[in-house]
Amino acid sequence: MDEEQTAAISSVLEQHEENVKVKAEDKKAAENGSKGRDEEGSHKSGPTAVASRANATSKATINSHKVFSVDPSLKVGIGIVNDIVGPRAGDKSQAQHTQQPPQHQQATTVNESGVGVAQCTRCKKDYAIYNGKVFKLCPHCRELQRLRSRRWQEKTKATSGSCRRCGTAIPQDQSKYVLCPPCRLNLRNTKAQRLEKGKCVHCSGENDSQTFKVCFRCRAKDRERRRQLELNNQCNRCSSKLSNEDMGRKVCLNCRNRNRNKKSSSAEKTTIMTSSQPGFDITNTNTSSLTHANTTSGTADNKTTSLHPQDHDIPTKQQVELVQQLEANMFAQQP
DNA sequence: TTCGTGGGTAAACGAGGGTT
DNA sequence: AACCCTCGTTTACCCACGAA
Repeated sequence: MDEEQTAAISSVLEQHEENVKVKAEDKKAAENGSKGRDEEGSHKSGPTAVASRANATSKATINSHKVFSVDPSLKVGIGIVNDIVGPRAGDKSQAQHTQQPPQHQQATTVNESGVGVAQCTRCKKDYAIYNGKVFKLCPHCRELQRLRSRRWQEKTKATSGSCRRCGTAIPQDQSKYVLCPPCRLNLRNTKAQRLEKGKCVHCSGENDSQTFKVCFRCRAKDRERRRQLELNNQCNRCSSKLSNEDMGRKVCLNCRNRNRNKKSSSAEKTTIMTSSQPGFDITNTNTSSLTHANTTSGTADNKTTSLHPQDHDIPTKQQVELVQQLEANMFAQQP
């Protein structure tokens, strides 16, 4: 840290301390006013408490929601998914989002040049901000958190057949994915929601384009990625090394052939698709009615958030049947 | 063949609540 | 107080597809 930064930090530190004082006073006032959610949840019977102890004794008492089977080694007791039958038990996320104090209420002071001080929400210590990016945790706590996340994710990864996000068992017929169908669906929905909000479906930032769903920056990045592949003599599709016969081309023989095969079989595919029954193959099925945990579109109009054109044609009653069918077919894995 | 797009994945962030 | 476990969410990147 150079002297300039030190000076800048010390100047904002004073301001920051004032902010902390004000915040503390506000908090006091709020506590006096109403004893809010802390008291509400103090008996630890809320959904959060249920989830955190899911692997303990109370696992049977999770309402009447569908419970996924979860690999015991992961000790993830609950895999209830909002998209199918309601909110995930212990789904804190929605609460988090509604209860989280807005960013500006955090005891944070940052000047125009992006230098400042903030208070770590975990260890409560003040930490320096250098580049304007404000985190809730100090670097130390973030590092610890990162390591924990890594451990957790590696553990999930090591457990074959379990979803890498939620730990629930992945149905046999979905074994080519590392995420369970609801989690994948959830991600699709996230993107659909971004689209709805006029945001870039890739980075969720502001979409500066009226024409495209992806912002200029993301498109430029993708262009650059392909350009780099070309410069490295790699196929700009599969990124494999271009052979001598492929020299001068951007796409390898394999990918070119695949393209040809696709075209020749496309007609056949269309017939299969139209004759297939909905509900049995989740990859080709309307699953937009099944939004994953904490997916706000679960309550919103799913038709508007769906990215799949065929999703629009399935009526509500059929959606309900679909859900039941999926539940029965895909997730009934309890021994 | 190009390039926008949909969708999958890894890594990181953040929070609640438990344990040491 | 410090650290850990767990899990939902966000961000960034990559790959494959398909329209033009």
